[in-house]
Amino acid sequence: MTSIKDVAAEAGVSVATVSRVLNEHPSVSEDARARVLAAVASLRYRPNAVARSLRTDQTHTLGLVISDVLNPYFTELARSVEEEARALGYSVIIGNADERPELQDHHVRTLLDRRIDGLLVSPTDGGSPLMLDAARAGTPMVFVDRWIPGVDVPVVRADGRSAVRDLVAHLHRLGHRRLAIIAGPAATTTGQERVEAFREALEEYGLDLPDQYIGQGDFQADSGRRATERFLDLAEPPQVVFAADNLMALGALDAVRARGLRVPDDIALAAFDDIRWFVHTDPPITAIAQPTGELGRAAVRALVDRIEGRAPRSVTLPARLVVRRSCGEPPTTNETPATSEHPSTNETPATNENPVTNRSQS
Amino acid sequence: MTSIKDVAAEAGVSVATVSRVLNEHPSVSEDARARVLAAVASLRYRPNAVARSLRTDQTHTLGLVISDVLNPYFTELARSVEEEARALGYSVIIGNADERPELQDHHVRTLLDRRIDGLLVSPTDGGSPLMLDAARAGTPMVFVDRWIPGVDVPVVRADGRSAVRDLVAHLHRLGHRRLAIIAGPAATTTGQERVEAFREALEEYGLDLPDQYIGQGDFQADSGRRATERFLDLAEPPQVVFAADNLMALGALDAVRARGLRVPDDIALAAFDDIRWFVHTDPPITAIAQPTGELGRAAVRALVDRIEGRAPRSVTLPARLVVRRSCGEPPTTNETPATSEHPSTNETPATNENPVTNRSQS
DNA sequence: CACGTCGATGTAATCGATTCCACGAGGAGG
DNA sequence: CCTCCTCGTGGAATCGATTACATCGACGTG
Repeated sequence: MTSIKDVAAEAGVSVATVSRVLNEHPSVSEDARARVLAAVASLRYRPNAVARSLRTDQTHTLGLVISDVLNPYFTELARSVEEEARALGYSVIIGNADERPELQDHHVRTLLDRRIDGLLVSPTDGGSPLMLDAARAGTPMVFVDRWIPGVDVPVVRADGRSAVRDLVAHLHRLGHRRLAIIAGPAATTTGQERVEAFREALEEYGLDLPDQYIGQGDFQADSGRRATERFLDLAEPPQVVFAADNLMALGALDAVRARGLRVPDDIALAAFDDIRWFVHTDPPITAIAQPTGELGRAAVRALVDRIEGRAPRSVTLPARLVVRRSCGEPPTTNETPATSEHPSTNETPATNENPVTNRSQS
Repeated sequence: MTSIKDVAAEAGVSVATVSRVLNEHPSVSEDARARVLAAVASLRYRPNAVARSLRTDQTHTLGLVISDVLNPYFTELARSVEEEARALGYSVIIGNADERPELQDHHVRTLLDRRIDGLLVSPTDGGSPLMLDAARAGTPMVFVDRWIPGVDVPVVRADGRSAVRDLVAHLHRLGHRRLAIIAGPAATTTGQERVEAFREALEEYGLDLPDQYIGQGDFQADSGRRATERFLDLAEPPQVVFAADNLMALGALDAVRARGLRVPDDIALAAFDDIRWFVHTDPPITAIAQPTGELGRAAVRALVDRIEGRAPRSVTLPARLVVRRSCGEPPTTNETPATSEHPSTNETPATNENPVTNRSQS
C-alpha cells in the first residue's frame, strides 16, 4: 500500500507538507500544493483512515445498534440514519442485536473497541452494565425508538399515544368491544408504553383490558402467532387483535389463517408500525405509522451535536393512524399506494393531520 | 481512555508483557499473567482496535456493499453475511448503494480507506474503475448475487434457470400464452440473466418474447409500476407479468390494483425472489426463491478463505419455484407459512426438490 | 565447572498519519 | 541597515498497539 512517505518522496517534499495539503492547512505554497496533488494522483494515494484515526482520536464513524434488521421498520430507520450521517460526513456501522441482549452487548463492545465517535442505540433490554458504563463514561450516545429510563442520554422517538387513541376510537366506532393486544417485551420501553397507551385509550371508552387479552410477545412473528392462537382458544375470544409491531402482526395473520378464519370478518387486526407491504396484504392492514425517516435523521443530528460539542436535544415526534380494511371498514380516505412515491422519500409525514376519526373526548 | 501503558504500570510489568498476555503468547509466567489480567479487569481495559489494526495491518472486518437495503432479499443476505462473519471472528460494515453507481463507489472507497480485510460486493453496474482497480490490486473480493464478467473474482450466486423453466411450465399448464417480464437494469448480471432464462424457457414452449413484453425496470417498486402500466396499455396486454425482483412485483401489484383489475383473474403475477410477505399478499404471490442465507454464508466463507490464504471457490446454488395463487391455480402443496419457522433459520432450502410441475421437456 | 539452551522479560522500532516546534528566507517598519 | 514578524517547510514526537532483538537467570549436560 502506498503511504504518505511515498507521496512525499514523489513530490520532493516532507510528509508534513503532504499532510498539510491533504488537510487544507493554509500555509502551503502553491507550488508545493500542486506537486503534492500531482503525486497523490499519479500514485493513486488514499490516506490510511486507521492511522489517521489513531492520531486524531476520531473515526468519523457512528455505531448503530438496532434490535432486528429483518424488521422493515428498523431497516428503514437504518437507512435514514446512514443517509443523514453521510450528509454530515460520518460513516455508520450497523450492529444487529436480533432482540438478543448478549448480541447487543457484543456489538456495543466491538463498536467501542473500534473507537466509534458515537453510538445510536435502540436497546433490546433494560440496559447491560456495559452500555450503562459507556454512557456514564461519556461516550456520546443517543437512544432511538426505545430507551432506558434513568440514564442521562437524549432520546429520539415517536409518541404513539394519540395515534393509539385514534385507533381505539376507530375500533369502538366499528362496534368492537373486546380488544386484545400482543405486547412487546416488558424490558423495552416500546413494549410497555404501547400497552399502557392502549389501556388508557380503552378506559376512555369504559372498556377493560383483562389479563387474558394481553399476549406476551417478543416483537418476532412467531410470538405473534402463538399469542393469537391463545386468544382464539379463549372461551370468549377478542374481536380485535392489536399487535405492538409489524412482525407480530404478520404472525397473527398466520395464526388466523391457519384456523381458516378471516380478517376482518371473524377477527379484526391492527398493528403498530406501518410498512409498505401492509397495503397489499389480505386484507390491507390498519396500522400506526411512525415518521421513521425523520426519527433516524433527528437521532443522527442529536448524536453529531453531542459529538461536536453542541447540546443535543431529545426529540419526540407524533405517530399517526393509517386506516385500512383489516378492522372492518373500508377506508374513507383514498390512499395512494406507498410505492407510488420515490423510494428515497417514501415515508409518512410527521404531522398528525387527517385522522380518520375524531375522538369523542379529549 | 486507558491504554496498554496504564495496564503495564498497574501490573508492574512492561507493555510487551501485557501485549503477550493479551495475545496468548506462550512465554509469560503464570505470575505475570495473573497480575496483568487483574490489572486489565480492575481498569476495565479494552485494547484499542485502531492501534492494533495499524500495527498488524488487519482489521478483522469485511465490507459488504449491497444494492439496496430496503429490498428484503438483500436485508436477509446482509443478515446471514454478518452472522457467518461473526462466527468466523470478523465484523461487517454494510454499505448501501441504493442501486446508484456513485453511491456504490462512495462506499467502496470508504471501505478501502478503512483497510477492511476483504470486500463482498453485489454490483449495481458494470463496475467502476475504482472497483476494478481494487480487484486487480489484489484486494480480497467476492461477488455475491450479481457479478461483473471478465473480472477474476469468485462469484457466489443462485442459478434461477431451472426454476424459471419450472415457472414457465407452470404458467403454460395454466393456459397462459402471452407472458411478459419486467427486467432489471441491463448493467447487472441478474438483470440480463433472468430475461434470457425466461426467453429460453418460453422458446421451449414455442412461445415468443416480443420487445413490447419486456419492461425495463431498475429493481425498484416504482419502475415495476410504470412497466406494468405500459403493459396494460397495450392493445393486447400480456396474461402474465413476471417481475425480476420482489420490489418490482410490488409495484406491479400497485399498478394492477390502481386500474381496478384483479390478480390472477385479470392478469397473473410472478416474481423473482421470495419474501415472507408474499405469503400474505392478496393474492399470495408465486415466486422463485433463492437460498439467500446459504448464499450469504458461502460468500463469507469464500472471502475469508481468500483473506486467510486458502483458495476461494465460486459457488452456484439452485433457486426453486414456490407456487402460490397469483398465477391462477390454488397451490397443490400445502405450504407452511414462512413465519412459522424460527427467524434465524427461516430460509428456503437450497435443494430443487418438490417442483410443483414437471417440465414437458428437458 | 563451563557452556549452551530455554524461558521470561524489557527496550525500542514500527505501522501511517497529524502536529508541535525550530529554522531560514523575505518583507515591513523604524 | 537592523529587527521583528510571517510564511513555508522539515524534523521529530506522538497516538496505542505488536514484535524483533537483547538480556539475564536457571538449568541441563558433557
